[in-house]
Amino acid sequence: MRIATWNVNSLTARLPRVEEWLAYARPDVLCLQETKQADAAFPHEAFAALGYQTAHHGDGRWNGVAIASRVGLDRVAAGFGSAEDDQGTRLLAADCGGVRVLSVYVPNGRALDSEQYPAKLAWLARLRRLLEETTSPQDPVAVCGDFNVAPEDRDVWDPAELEGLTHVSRPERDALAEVEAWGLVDAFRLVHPEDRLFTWWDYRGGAFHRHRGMRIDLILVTEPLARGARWALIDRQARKGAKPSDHTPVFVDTDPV
DNA sequence: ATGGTGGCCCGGCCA
Repeated sequence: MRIATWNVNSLTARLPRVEEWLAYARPDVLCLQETKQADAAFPHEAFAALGYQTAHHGDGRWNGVAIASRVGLDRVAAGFGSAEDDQGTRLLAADCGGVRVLSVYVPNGRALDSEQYPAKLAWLARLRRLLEETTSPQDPVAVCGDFNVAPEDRDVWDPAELEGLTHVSRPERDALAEVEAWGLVDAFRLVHPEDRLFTWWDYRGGAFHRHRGMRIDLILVTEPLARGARWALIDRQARKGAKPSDHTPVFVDTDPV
C-alpha cells in the first residue's frame, strides 16, 4: 500500500500537476493540504476519472485538506468534532484499505512572538488528544501532512541560519514529539537516515536550486505500518517544471503487519 | 533597492 502526502498550495492552481503525479506515482492513498477550496469547488470528478474516491474539508480561501483513495474511503470525519474546536479546516480522517488515515495541515505559527505560535503548539496537543480519543497505536494509523515543523537539524539546510525562527524551535519539536509519543514513528526515516532531504523549498531566491529547504511534510505511522515499511521517497520531480507547489510529495510503501 | 515568489483575488494577507 502506497501512502502519500502533498501540500499542493491551491488545488485549483495545481490540479494538472496532481493529475500528472497520480498517473505515474499511483499512490493508493494521497493526503492533500492547502487545497484553498470550498467543499463545493472540490474536483471530485477529476479524481474519480483516475480511479480515486475523495473527501474534502475546506471553507474556501485558506487551508483545506483532502484524502484521495483507490482502496476505499469510509468513516470520513472532518475536523476535531466541534465547531469551536475546528477553526481552519485543517484535519480530515478516513478509513482507507484497513488503515485509519489522517490528513493534517498544522498551523504555520508565523514567528516565535506571534499569537499564532502558541496556537500551533495547542493544535498539535489537540491532535494528540484526538488520536487518544478516536483510535489506538495498536491499529494501523497513518497521520500524514504538512506539520510545519522540521523534526531535527538534519531536516533543514542550515540549522545556524534558522536559529530563532519558527519550524525548528524546541517547543515546536517537543510538541511534535508528544504527538509521536502516542505511538507513531516517522516512516520516511525508517528507510532514509540521510541528512538534508527536503519536502519544501521557498519560492523565493532560487531556494530549490540552491537546495535550501526543509523536511516538514511527514507520514507518521503506528507500529503495524512501521513494521511493514519497505520503501519511501520524496519525489523532487514534482517540484520542478511549470507551476509547481512549493512542497513536493512524499510517500511510503507499507502494509499492516 | 528594507526587496525576494506565488497563491488567494485586486489591496493586502498568508505562507
